[in-house]
Amino acid sequence: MSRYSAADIEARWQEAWSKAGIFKAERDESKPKYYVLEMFPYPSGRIHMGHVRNYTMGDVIARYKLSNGFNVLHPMGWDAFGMPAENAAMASGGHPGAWTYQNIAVMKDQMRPLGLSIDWSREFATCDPEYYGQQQSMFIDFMEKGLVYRKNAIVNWDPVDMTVLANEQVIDGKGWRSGAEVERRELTQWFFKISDFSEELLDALGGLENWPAKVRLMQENWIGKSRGLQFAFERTDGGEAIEVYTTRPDTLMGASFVGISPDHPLAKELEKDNAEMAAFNIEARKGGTTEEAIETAPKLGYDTGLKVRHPLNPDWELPVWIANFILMDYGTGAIFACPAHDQRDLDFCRKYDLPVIDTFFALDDPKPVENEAFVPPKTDNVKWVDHFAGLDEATGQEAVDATIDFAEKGGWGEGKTQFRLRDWGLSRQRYWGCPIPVVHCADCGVVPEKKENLPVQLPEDVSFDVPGNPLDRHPTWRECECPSCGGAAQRETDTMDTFVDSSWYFARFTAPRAETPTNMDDAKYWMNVDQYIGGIEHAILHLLYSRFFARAMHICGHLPESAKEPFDALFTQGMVTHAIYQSTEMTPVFDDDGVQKTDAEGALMHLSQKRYYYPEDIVFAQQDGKPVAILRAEMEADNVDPENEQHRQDYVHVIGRTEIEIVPSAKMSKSKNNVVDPLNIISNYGADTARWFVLSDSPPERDVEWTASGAEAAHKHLSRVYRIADEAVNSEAPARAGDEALIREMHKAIHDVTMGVESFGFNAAIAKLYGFTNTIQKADAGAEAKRQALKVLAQLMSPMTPHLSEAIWSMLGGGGLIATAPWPKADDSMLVDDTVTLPIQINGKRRAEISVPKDMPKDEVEKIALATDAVQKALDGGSPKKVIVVPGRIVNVVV
RNA sequence: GCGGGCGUGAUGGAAUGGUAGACAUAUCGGACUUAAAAUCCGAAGGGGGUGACCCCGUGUGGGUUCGAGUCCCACCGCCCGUACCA
Repeated sequence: MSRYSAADIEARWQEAWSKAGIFKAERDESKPKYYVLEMFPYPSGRIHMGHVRNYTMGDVIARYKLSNGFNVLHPMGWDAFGMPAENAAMASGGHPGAWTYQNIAVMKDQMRPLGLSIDWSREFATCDPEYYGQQQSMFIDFMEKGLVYRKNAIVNWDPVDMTVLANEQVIDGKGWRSGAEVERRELTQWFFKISDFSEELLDALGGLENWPAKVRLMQENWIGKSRGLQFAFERTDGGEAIEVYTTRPDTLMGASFVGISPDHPLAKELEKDNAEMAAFNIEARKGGTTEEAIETAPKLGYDTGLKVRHPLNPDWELPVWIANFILMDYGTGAIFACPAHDQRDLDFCRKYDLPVIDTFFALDDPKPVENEAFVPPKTDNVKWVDHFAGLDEATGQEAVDATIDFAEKGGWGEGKTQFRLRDWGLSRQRYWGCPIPVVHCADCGVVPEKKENLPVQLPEDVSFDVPGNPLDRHPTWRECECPSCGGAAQRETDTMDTFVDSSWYFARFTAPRAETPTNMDDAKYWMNVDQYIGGIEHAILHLLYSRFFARAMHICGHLPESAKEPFDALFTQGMVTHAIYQSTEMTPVFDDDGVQKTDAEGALMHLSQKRYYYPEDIVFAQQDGKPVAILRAEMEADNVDPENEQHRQDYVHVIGRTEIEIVPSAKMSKSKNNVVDPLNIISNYGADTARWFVLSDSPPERDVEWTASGAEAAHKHLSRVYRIADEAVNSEAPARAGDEALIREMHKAIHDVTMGVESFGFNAAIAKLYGFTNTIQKADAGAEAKRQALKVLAQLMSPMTPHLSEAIWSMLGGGGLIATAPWPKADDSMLVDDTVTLPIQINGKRRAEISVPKDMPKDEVEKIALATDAVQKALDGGSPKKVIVVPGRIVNVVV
């Protein structure tokens, strides 16, 4: 007899795996390969339960495939460049590199005890010069193939700190440190020509059958292919006509005004001679650059005084307005507004008292437009009548297409396919990133660095005491020789977007030490990633950029044609959340003389501030059937025992001092004190418990709420499995009648769990494993049958709880490692029972059930069903209107 | 604002359009124990009835279907993304 000791078991088997070297991936053309990859972590400092969940899922797949005879590649690395390292350097004076590598060391130590089947020999960090040097080499290849160019683009500019801000650093339109209102400013930046691939990236989505449909749909909408009309409005003053693009040319007769972006060349031209307009444009350019900020900002407009002629009626003049919601990046940066059929246009017209022309759609009950635009619902068949394009009747896209045709025939417009997808701006005005390997020469212009001079390495001696890019103010780093003419020149000081680093790391894992970005033989063998796993938050940018990069790498000879879509299957997992315990404190606000301030109404002023409490500082009681949280320290101060339930219960009613609000299911965040450290769980219960729990409680694509009781329960269950196995080892119970039933259940478990693992139904698979464990425990079966069932149980559990499974396998005399033992196969003939129970419905409501042989013909089933008391009673002597028999499923009698 | 997703007992959740609530947690009852822990057995969506049973029930309101948690439409709430967070 022995007890389940996770610590001993886990140490022992991790060593056994390490000795056997079973996770080291070597190219072996004789075996089928399987490449499983979890999105690599940013080394933020410590791992959290979200990491544990992500890597456990990947590990389940990796171990399952290993058991199925695949040559598995399961690597791990670090997405190591990024802003947090610079922020840490700013806050505490260290170097971003030192901070980053320190975090990597800590996090690796934290990951080791989880027993993941990772090939650590392939590890790298994207901030290793060996990695980013290869990235620079590829950047130069991309330049040669015309996949990179420079143009002006808009950034967030903090006018006080005189620095570029990331979107994250703009809070309510203000700089996060200076508090100054952020402006939009133009800067020359580097771009990848991802837009050249718009059509291809869109079309290829159809082939990604093993991607979630929602991700494909999101990418489709993001790429945003539309067919619309481009045409010009002639200006009455004879100036350059204004080109507009519209996806709704059919609404042209409802046009109210022409709008241009504050960044439109015309707006910039006009503001030179008009101080008022210039002031408006400055106001309109304020705020962050995000689409969200622009779209939700209050709509502002300015009448330029210019007029344009309607293309179909030269006597119809429309005013030209500048409007802050028009994006220069989409279409031509100019639109025409049709308030009758667009809510935003209508709101704008009402605000500025612009004309609104009523609906042109054929409605049963046409009404003048008030304050609600008529946007035809998707399903209704709302039609145009007497449309200007000559249509008697047309709906939706028909009307758009007919209008484009009409415009082209009339020679005043042109049908144009437009993509929403913009080129990928990769320049960052920051230090901790991959330097862009180009040189600015007064004579030769912008020249790529020579490949033999790569990597262009970041200087170590930098300071972060003032805002801005330290590379810009470094005394010597910029100075270099022009690779073309050999004269004195200056390095580019912009670094690359960290999305570049993560757009090809999966390819680098196939040959992490190669002297070139990839090695073709390795890439051909290991690519594609067979299963990619990561958060849904990467559904668009990271995945789209990677798809682009794989194509660009193929063009440059770094990946085979077959790897153009690098991820065969994708799974997007949810977050791990935890409740937040908070109280709100009102602190008085004092003036300089120490007197509490009052507001306009004379009330004393307070500042409300949230305080967050650690879970271990909280105990729970029930009040009105709801859980209430009490501070442990307060109870102790009042000499009440927080561990005694009755005391807790009484304490709520008697005192209740600090009111603690429980916010369930919040994203784990350091600042809110609700981060659960996986190491605590591992030291209390072991890695297998942590792994089992993160998989068991929620479907993997959904968020999972971390609860202490859940972890406790998982540990209890694993102890029970161990105990049952331990008891079976020396049992001499003879064969019994229940043996066959147990073996049948075993085959069902094999089938169900295998299906569960294959389809990422880990929580359902675990529910089956609970059920199978219960079955074994209660089975009236002999020792041999039980041992056979337990060995299969251990195998089925082994992807989730690999250490415990090895221990049980070895106790029960399974040879070798369970990790490499072949996965059990279900015998199909054992999966179906001979008789089935069929529910009988009357008018769709369950009223009875019958038990019949599984292959009984339909008409016989019907006869038996009709003979049941419930049906006879419902028929009341009559005959049924209809009887539906679904074999093996259900019988429904309609009376 | 726009794009995508989710919503089921006290709780996490299960359910190829076919018996809603599997499995688990918390709870309650019982066994074992001097006692507790551990372990084992059992109850349990809500309401009604002595009972066989009956009514209601998957965010809200409609619809399709013999049959809807599942499909369609509208609404409400929450989450993700929105191109410089990673």
